[in-house]
Amino acid sequence: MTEILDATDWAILAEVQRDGRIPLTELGRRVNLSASATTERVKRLEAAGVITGYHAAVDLAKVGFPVLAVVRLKYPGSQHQPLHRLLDERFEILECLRTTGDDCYTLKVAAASMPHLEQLVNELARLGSTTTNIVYSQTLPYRGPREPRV
Amino acid sequence: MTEILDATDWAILAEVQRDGRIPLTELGRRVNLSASATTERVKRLEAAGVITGYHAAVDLAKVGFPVLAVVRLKYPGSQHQPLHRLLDERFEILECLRTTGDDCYTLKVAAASMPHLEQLVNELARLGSTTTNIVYSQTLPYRGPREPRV
DNA sequence: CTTGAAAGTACCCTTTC
DNA sequence: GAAAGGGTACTTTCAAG
Repeated sequence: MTEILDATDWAILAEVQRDGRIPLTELGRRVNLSASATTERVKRLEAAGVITGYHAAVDLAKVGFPVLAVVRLKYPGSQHQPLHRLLDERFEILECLRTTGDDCYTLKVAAASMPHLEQLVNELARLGSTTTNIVYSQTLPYRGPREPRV
Repeated sequence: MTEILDATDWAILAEVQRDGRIPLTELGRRVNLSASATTERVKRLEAAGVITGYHAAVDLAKVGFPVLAVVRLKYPGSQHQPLHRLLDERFEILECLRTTGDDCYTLKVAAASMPHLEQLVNELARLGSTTTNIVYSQTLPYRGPREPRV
């Protein structure tokens, strides 16, 4: 399951997580490799499923979703279909983690306004009991895994 | 604060969120625009801060962090420096949201093992009382904001 | 892993509607 | 103001060593 990564692989991962559009030539320069060797490594990481994709990050407030909330959902029984249907329909739900504990699901929800959030929470509340916390601020910039200190 | 986006802008955002490395020529084809017009739009979205960056997504388990947890931190008083120091040091903390409610912070933490997670939670517990939930699974693929139905 | 050549892509500038 | 077309530099890709 776990891939074996050397220091160069980790350096590549750090760079592409920081800038997903970095040219392979520039990436090679930064990790002290030729362009083609860099390409081969990146392709290997992609093929192995270490790199699962490249995504643009979008400012939620700037595109009309200034309200971000964490909603925890306590889900009675094991009827997961209604939730999955909701996830397919409501793209305001950005993330859904199934967790241990009383609250089976932790969701991250983006809304255009408080009434909009209220409506979303209402829909979720049909499935189970919800706990909602509005997000003041995201205190970290985008961040992914790093090489552990060995 | 909010930018005015037309349907083409939203189509561009959808594509670059799905594939952050899509060539501008191919992107133009998909949104029915010439390469240069596409470039101009993308540049505008970047300059306006709508697109905040491009990032590779990395499979946590594949790089040695098979344990993901949501830790909620109840933080007494307003001493935020100790937490920020911890965020600077511990890159296992992938995300940190400051929220309303009893638990001031909601963190997403990646760990190499349960003992590793325990150690991380111990460090957090020095700052305040913590509630930890292990993540079974991420039930959604990567997802960003979409054009609202008008 | 490196080098070197060919194809494709991005960028800048001018023209057009 | 926004989009299309053309020329140049850069990047990607694939061959061979």
